Amino acid sequence: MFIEELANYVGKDVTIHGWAHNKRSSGKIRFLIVRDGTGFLQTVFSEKDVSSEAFALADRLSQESSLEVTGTVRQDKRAPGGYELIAKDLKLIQAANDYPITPKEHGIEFLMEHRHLWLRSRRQHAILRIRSEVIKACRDFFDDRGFVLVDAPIFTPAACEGTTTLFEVDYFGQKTYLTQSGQLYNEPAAAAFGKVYCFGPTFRAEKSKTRRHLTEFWMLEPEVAFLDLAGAMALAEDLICYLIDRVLNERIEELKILDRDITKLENVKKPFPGISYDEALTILKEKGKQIEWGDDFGGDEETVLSQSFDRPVLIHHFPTQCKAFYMKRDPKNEKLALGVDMLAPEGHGEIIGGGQREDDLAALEKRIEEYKLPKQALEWYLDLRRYGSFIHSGFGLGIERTVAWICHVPHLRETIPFPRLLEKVYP
RNA sequence: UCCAGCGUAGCUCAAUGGUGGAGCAUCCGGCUGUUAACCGGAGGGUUGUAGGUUCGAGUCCUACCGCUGGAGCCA
Repeated sequence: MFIEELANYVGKDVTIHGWAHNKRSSGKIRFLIVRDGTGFLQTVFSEKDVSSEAFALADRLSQESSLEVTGTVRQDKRAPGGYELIAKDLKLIQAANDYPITPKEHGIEFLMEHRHLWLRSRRQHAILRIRSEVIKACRDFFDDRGFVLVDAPIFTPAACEGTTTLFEVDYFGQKTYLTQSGQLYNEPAAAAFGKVYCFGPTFRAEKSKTRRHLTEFWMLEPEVAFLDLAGAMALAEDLICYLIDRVLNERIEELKILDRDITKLENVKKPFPGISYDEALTILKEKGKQIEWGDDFGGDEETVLSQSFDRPVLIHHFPTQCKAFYMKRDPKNEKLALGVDMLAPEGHGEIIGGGQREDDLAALEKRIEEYKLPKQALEWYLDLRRYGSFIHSGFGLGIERTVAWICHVPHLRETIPFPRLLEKVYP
């Protein structure tokens, strides 16, 4: 029996297993707030209804002690949540001594050291339930559209994305790296199945010490055969609308706990504004940003751009030097890559990066040379351009950044159960 | 790696270079509907570490360690 089901049991006797969240007492009546992971329940102890042992225990129970409580469910306006339990019996399972996270405020350093316990708090609970819902919605979106889940490996043989820092792993004496992206493996999967996606953790050994970077984060990456850049942008737009719709329908309570301005999410409707890199530069210059053609956007520029629109904005046709070697060039302008980024509004920045892939063997070989990449390690990838090459596009959605935006929490560390940050791998 | 700020009770924070305090948590007591309940009482300190200046350092100086924010970096 879980607290979330209690509305169906008014007038009935139930037993709940959970943890002591808080207590209040007033002489002959005591209130114990019980938490069981599905909700919070006010249990009411009157001296006349319970044994003296249970009555004393209700007063003595320390925060987060595990317990079993039995009683009658009652609807009562005075109870938080509208329902309470008139207790008949209380059993202690294990007494918690000096639980570190008290009902008052704590600093971020202390909370991060106690992340394993911090997960029990209301706010973390709300964020991680939304994360769970977002991931489920991602899976549903693609499954319902006939995509096949084809997972990419975590160990990868070579640095496939140039200068980016990778985590090196000793693989029985051979150097391997933790994956930065399932992208390259998605392409053969798309050739095999037409519409595919992968979803898993990715790793970046960047020494980035900012609120929008994790060294380990989860990425959802669809890849579609015979889809061009415009098609990938439309797919990304549909996906985001679907995710927002799902969270608004299924996780409204959690959004309220987080004090999220719901109207900001309700704005997220098609069509999203789409601007070229050149148009983005114009906006940035109007807002006083000094940026040269060919520069990639930093955190500052992303913030300015994302605050210029009331819904996510798609930015496309980037200078080639901003994008990876496998991005297809614009046939009308060799200096541009057919890439697209989606920036979330309210200053949350990039949540999607993707585009159309280079499908011409000679062009790709030339690019590999220019980027000074190990060609031999990429021969398998080049095979896709030798055996029935095809136009194809895809993108990667960062789960944590998406959850941060939906919840409007400033730092990614709260959007993943156990964040891995620069020099922070405990607990 | 660089820049800035901060390290004081279990936690969050005070304390003009002159006897280190409060709230919460803990323990004891009170209160018959509490809403981060409230009221009374008690215990709790090598002020991050090591040096230095000074009659006197939590406070000023130096180094180191740790944390936080930012920059660079970054599909």
